[in-house]
Amino acid sequence: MIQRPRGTRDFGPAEMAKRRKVEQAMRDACARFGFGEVVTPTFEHSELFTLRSGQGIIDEMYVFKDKGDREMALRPEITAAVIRFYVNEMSTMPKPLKLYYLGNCFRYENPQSGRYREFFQIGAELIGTKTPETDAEIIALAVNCIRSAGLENFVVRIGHIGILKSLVKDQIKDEATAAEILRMLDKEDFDAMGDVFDAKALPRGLFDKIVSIADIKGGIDELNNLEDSDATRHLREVFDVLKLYGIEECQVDLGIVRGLDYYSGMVFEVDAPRLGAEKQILGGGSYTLSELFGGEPVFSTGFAIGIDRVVLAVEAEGPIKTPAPLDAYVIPAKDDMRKYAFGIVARLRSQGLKADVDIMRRNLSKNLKYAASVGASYAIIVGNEEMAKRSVTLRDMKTGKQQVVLVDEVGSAIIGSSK
RNA sequence: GCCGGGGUGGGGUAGUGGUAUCCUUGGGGACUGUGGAUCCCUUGACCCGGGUUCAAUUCCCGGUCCCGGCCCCA
Repeated sequence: MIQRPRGTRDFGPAEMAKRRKVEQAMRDACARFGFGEVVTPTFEHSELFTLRSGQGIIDEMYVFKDKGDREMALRPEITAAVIRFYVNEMSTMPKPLKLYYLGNCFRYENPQSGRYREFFQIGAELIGTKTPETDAEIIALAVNCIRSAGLENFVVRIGHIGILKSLVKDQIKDEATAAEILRMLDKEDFDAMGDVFDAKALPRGLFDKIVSIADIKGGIDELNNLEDSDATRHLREVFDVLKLYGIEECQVDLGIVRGLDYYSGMVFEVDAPRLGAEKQILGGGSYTLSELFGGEPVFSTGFAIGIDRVVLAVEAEGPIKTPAPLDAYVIPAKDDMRKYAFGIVARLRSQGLKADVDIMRRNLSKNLKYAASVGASYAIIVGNEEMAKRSVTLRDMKTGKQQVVLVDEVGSAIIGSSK
């Protein structure tokens, strides 16, 4: 027997119904915000991703040589591809350009709860603008996606990378040390950071200042403890617009750093506290990536949501309700009724109902059992007595109640009952 | 890459140094229109490799996969 590769999953019909419901809710949210869908290749030149994220990620990607000896990689994320697409073919489109995507991504990591080697992301990129309104729009969309997906318990943390980044870069001249300190900040590893300060004989006062800024978490008023700067003014405006959008559950968290260089402004993350170790369901921020891929510098803001984790988090709050897989299952009461059954199921299908019919020539009892076990809402029993009056028996599989209905009216009777 | 816990039919289980229990599910039949019942028949399993042994599903080692955690997290 051939096993499924480590860290991958098969999704059956019941699970896909739930996943599609969550996905569709988030797609609809993107459409409501005026974002258009794009699809990019599942694999790209691996350079696209190393340009974005550094050589180090090679170890965590599925990289391979194709038959033309080109080095390719299964995409570990989709933002880079969208920006490549933009630089290649969409750079003259009207701004702001609003794009969203949904697709599978691959990372060679050790699987654990909420972490797989093949996983699914939905994300959005808002290209060509850097106003606070832009950041607010992206955050509003992110929150809308998550709410639409049905998640109630989540925490939105918004920061501004410029505050700490400019402080660290201004005060620490050695670039490597500065980068190391930013990385430790992101992990909130202040002990290790203190060691670096001691080792490099950096001023203790700077350490205390960094720690106190990184520690700023809470309402927007927390910014009052800082001296005014472009970054704080920007954040305040973002929060103002979010409030106008009716989004008030966001917190300030200046400890978010998100290591990479091209993140320059607003950054944000969303956690679902119920998930435990892998609780971050979204990450995003504003960046200037286009230059990296040979385009003009363009400001962008975007985010990516981990769909698998959203599904896990929503289910942790309660079962995801999906419609019955089948509206009606048509059962001939006796063999000589079979020929009528197909015409009836065809009519139901043409009316847009999910309808099925016995094709295994089973008896009534077994067919009822089948209808129940596949989750049909109704069984339609086609028998001699009813057909003599151009009727069938409509059995509600949930209650067991039956009524005789004219063939011409079965479809509308079912449609009416589901309203 | 590392750590902990696991792998017996499709699912859930019992058990054992001499190849396996029960439930459920799947398929078929009886019951000749409601028995989503009941009865009968039937398909189907000890993760893989090596070692110890007369004999390994059982004991040992390695691998693999699953669950969770660390590292990492674009």
